[in-house]
Amino acid sequence: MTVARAVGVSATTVSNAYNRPGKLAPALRERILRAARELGYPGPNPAARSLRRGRTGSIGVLFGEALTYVFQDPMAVEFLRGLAEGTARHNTVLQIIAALDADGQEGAASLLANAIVDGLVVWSLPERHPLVRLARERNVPLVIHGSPRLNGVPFVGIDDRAAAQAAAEHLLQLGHRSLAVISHPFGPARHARHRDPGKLGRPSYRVTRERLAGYRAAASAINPFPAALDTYEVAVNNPDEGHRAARALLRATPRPTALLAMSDQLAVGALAAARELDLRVPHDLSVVGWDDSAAARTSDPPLTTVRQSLYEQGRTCAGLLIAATHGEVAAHDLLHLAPWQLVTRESTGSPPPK
Amino acid sequence: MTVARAVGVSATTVSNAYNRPGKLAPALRERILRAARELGYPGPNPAARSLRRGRTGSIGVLFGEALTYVFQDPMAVEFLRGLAEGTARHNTVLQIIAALDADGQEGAASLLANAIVDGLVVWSLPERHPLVRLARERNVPLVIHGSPRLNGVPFVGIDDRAAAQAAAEHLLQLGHRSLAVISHPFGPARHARHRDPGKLGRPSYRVTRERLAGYRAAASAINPFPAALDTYEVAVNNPDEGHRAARALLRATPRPTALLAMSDQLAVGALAAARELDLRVPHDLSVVGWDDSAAARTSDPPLTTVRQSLYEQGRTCAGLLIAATHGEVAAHDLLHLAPWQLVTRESTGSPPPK
DNA sequence: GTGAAAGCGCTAACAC
DNA sequence: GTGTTAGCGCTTTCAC
Repeated sequence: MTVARAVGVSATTVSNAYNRPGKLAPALRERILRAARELGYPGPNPAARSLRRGRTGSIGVLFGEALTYVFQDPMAVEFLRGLAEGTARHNTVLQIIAALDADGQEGAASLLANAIVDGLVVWSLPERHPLVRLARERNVPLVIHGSPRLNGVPFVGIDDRAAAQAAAEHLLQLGHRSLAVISHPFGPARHARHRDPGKLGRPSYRVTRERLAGYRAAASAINPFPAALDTYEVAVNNPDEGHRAARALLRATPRPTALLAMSDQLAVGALAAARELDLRVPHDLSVVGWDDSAAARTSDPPLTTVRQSLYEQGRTCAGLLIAATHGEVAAHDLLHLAPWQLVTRESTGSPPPK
Repeated sequence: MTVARAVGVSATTVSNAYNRPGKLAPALRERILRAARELGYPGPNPAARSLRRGRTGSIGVLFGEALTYVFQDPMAVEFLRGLAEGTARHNTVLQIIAALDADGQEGAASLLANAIVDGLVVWSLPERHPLVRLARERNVPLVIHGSPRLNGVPFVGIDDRAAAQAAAEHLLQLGHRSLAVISHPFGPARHARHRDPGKLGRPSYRVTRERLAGYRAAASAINPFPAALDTYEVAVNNPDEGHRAARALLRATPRPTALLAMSDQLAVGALAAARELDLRVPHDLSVVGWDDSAAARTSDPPLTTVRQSLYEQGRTCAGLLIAATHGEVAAHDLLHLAPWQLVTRESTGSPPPK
């Protein structure tokens, strides 16, 4: 170490100057730091330090899709905000790791294998997505948000099925008997389409699956039994897609009297479609959103929606993961179900008289 | 290396199995990889590899404020989106490094010093902010977005002064003679306040400073000279703050006939304030935004605004920085001024007759 | 196609 | 308080 030589001390002492100020005469420390500055020494090399210490002071968050999508989804951004807040609070840096493209393979494997992290947060991945295996093979602590649920791996999310059921029941209790669903993508392929209600198929995203199951559970508890839920699967979570979905669903006869959207973004698009079709909300059509984002409060009319805080869930993930990297994992951390709540506003009401 | 021993080869061969598949009999490679899997060997340790190679395959983006603010600012998110897209395209991971709190010191120093990165993108920092010094001391390539402008360090941004001047000139040409400004924070302290136009003070953020200068330049070229620009400095870049700012500014007598906001977010808030005060836009009041975000197109009325693409600027930063980490810096990369354009929509018009 | 040797830069034990 | 020694795990010559 050239700095050490310049001052005439050992490398240990230089190291101490940076890491254990107490173990050093203040004057000497000052002398070392000054010499370092003069020699252009930028301080201990982080990679070397990490190697030696076996700790990097950073965690990663893994996405199975291109970051372009991630940053365009307000809820993903909320989650990131919570994650970032949580990591910062623990003096940890956040790394963002993602598949380059939507199919979730390309490049992500090597990015993931090379990422210098103490642990990983996994953002909703399909059950047998290759990245799940790769993440586990990294042999670092994991926390999973939303999907999949893995044995022994801490999980953070909400009870999507119960929440979906509550949303649908709200509509059924208002008297609706013809509901349709604007659904998130079923899998990473992201292909917008009107799903044949007869053979819906099984979404590979657990969250989407659970929500559909919840909607269905509510419907099937009713007598007379409402028709199968007409479902439109969007490709992207934004108002435009919600608009398109609502237009498609509202073409059916009999026209659905209520729309269950899996996000406020989609619900806002549905409101726009209703306006376009001269349907008054909630008089002619009820719309339920999901998340209780800012949009739910400012839309016209304000949305009935399932409230959850992705921000809090992000913080929770960060806290859990960082604890795990310190070897602190309690059994009760394995399943963290965050609270949710059905918030009723003016976008839902009784169905129009027949 | 235990894997090497298990297969009966040298560490070199194992390394080759991972890094140079060609230099190896395929059968042997298979045998090695299988053994690795069985032994639970997670592949080459990234920290060790980075140390050895002198490359980490990751860059950092540095913020001078808490990430909670960053992720709540749509334009910062757009920038991140571009940055993420750009890094992913170059097989690089993005790290997010930030001061824990608004004063930009706490914790950020050690986070920054420890971050394992090949380079840093700096997001608008005041001229003599401590993080600027710390970033330079890291001795890795830097790219700066927005502020400050540093000798020999690549800079990405737009000509804020010219754009601001164009925005103000647009209003002046329409006949407005009483303009007021809803300004971004002057410095990292983030304290909302109505600034005394007589002694505005000098914003430490270059971008804010340049825009104010541009507004003023336009005003002072006019005869008769309009009054000093009444200015409200917001604490946070969101519609609520814009609303508050507009209310404060519109209390003045004579009431300004046009508002120059430094973001669409703020402008949208101003529109809400106008509605509240029963001022029709643009009949009674003109409003100009900045950025041409989605909000500018969907607001009522749609906003006249200064269009720029933070997404593109983010991509540019990523590309420039990654090139720099490969030692490729061309002189013409030192100053990258991105395009901007004044987009006129329905939020601006002639001032009301006296 | 494979191996031996060296060293990336650092810090934790331990001795003085 | 300070120094010596060892080794974190890897990859890269270079020789065979």
